[in-house]
Amino acid sequence: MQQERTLSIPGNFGETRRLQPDVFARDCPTRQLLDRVADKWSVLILLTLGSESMRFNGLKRRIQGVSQKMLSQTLRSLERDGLVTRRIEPAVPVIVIYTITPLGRGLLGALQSMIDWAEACMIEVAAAQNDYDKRQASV
Amino acid sequence: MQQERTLSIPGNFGETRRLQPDVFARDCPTRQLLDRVADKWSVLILLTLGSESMRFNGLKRRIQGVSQKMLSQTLRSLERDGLVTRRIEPAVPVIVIYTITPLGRGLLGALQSMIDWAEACMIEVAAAQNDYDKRQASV
DNA sequence: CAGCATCCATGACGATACTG
DNA sequence: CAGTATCGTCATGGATGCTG
Repeated sequence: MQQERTLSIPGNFGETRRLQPDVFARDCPTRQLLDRVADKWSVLILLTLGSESMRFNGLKRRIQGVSQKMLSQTLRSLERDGLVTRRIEPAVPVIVIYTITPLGRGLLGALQSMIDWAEACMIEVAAAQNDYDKRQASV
Repeated sequence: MQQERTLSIPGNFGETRRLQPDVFARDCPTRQLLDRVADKWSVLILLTLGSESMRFNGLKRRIQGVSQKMLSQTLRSLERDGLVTRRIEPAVPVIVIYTITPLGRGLLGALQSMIDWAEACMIEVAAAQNDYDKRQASV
């Protein structure tokens, strides 16, 4: 069964408006969603959890350079958006395991493509930057 | 001919190190690249230019809510990275046309997938947020 | 181990005004 | 039209110290 891609939103007078999702529209919820998902730490976290569930410090080790503040902050956002679940195992000390949800898994392909592109093109991009900077310097 | 995906970087003693690109490494250039590309305005600009070249104010109209500051700033970054070109046609007033490069075009698939996912899943995500907020309120 | 609370600096970003 | 320049605000994000 194909789900209709519209969103019901209560209007000013209680009626429901049917909204076509459009990320180019200023107030479309997809805009906020894009802002969340198009984020360095979100991308790296989701990709990591895509290959295996992991504990907090595991993620911290894997994603080099992330502070625990950004890590816990981003994890909470992802949990709130339903892309990641947080499971607590009663132990001393406590064990917390983060797992990607099926919803989050649906995003994985796109994210991996982005990374693949970045890893494949970084040399060309670096060259382009060099060119650009040289041209600017000569002006 | 398959290009090797390594990057030559001058080391401390003048030798060249062969680096495997790894976005999880703190200092890999792909990390900066990811930060650029995983950006709301970059995504929207590239997608727009993916379907047609466009002038500054055309972009501004299409991408609702972008300020001219962020637009020109992001365009300059994208130009520097070699993902977009800027062509000036001598006229009065001047005409400036932005076009996506083949390099940038290679990223389009991934970005479109991201948007498709966002538009498809925004309802589920909104529901998840609701759930989460309710659970938080009851604690 | 898995965080939260706090402080603080830098930078992101929008609004506004101005230019060729 | 296609921007640049400047200002003020708010958020981002690292560093540090503390908790159960």
